[in-house]
Amino acid sequence: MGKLHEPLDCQNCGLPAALEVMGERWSFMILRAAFNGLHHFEEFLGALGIARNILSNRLARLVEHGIMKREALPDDRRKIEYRLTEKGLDLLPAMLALRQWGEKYGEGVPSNPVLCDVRDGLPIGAINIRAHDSRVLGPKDLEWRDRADVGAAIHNDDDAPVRPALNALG
Amino acid sequence: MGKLHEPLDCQNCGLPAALEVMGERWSFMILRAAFNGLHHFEEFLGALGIARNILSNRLARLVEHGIMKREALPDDRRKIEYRLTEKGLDLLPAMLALRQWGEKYGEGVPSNPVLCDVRDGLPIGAINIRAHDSRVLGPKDLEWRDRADVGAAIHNDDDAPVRPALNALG
DNA sequence: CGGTATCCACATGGATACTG
DNA sequence: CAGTATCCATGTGGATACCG
Repeated sequence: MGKLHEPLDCQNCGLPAALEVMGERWSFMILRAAFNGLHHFEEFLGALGIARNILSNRLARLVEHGIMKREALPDDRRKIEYRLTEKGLDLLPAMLALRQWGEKYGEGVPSNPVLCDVRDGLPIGAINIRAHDSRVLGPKDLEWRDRADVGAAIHNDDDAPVRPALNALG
Repeated sequence: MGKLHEPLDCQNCGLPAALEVMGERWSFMILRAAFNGLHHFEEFLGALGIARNILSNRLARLVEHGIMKREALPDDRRKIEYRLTEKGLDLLPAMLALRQWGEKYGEGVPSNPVLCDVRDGLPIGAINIRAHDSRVLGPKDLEWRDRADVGAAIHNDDDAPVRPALNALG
């Protein structure tokens, strides 16, 4: 299995770490298919229209990173099932956020199927940024703060040294 | 500008549409840098350690897709500013969800800076999947349903987000 | 069924030099 | 400062053939 690229700098952000694994379009597509209930090599092959070698490579990669697990079925050893691990399932919010964005700006692509709440059968809401108390936050409600200052703020909330070093959201 | 690949099938899902634009690691990294307040070519160049031609290509791509806009500064025509459009800002939830996932599983990468609520200076909460009434939903609370079966239900959200809501998304 | 093994075209991406 | 223009090594990805 070939190396994809030089590792990104993962020093001070989790995004590069995530992209080390998912930073490639087929990985996302395979994940999406898995979320929709596909489990077998040939199912992915047919559904995605991906080349065999690439699919093989990406599945191995996902398994290697603990996002999917490989299991031989008891009745037929040749039949292999790929299933999402908990680590893989944890990617669902990110996938949905991307999907919703794509749907919003992709000129009316009506995504199907739709993810729903089993309790009432209604579609899930938009993936939003929220405060610790669940208030929905928009760009104007947000600022970047140094981790050190945030720690101080947690210990002493009423007069925290607000020093927004970087602010792109204004 | 070279073509990246054959277009994905965007028929019934917004994810491929999103990946058509963002499905490549450098695009995400550039966006992240933009969210952190970088605006100029050389800033991106230095911060990301990307090759000039690739950066040029990706910036053009992002501008082309309306995610960033290019503006010459009035005082010096040679100075160019890249700024996120609203379409670009709307990618923030997806970026943060990916970042949080990376941080959770990336072996203790303490992301910095931290995105905070301006109102109390505290870090934002985890990006979650929620029902239309804001209840947090886990994997067991979710099911895929055909769009046709869901279509009938138009509900009155008591906790409707302030921002333009994406509704009925899977 | 679930892969490997090849071959080939082309895109990515780094480095460097050059330009307005 | 913000690119463009090359060159070049490697990775991506499709197609096909083959294997246990």
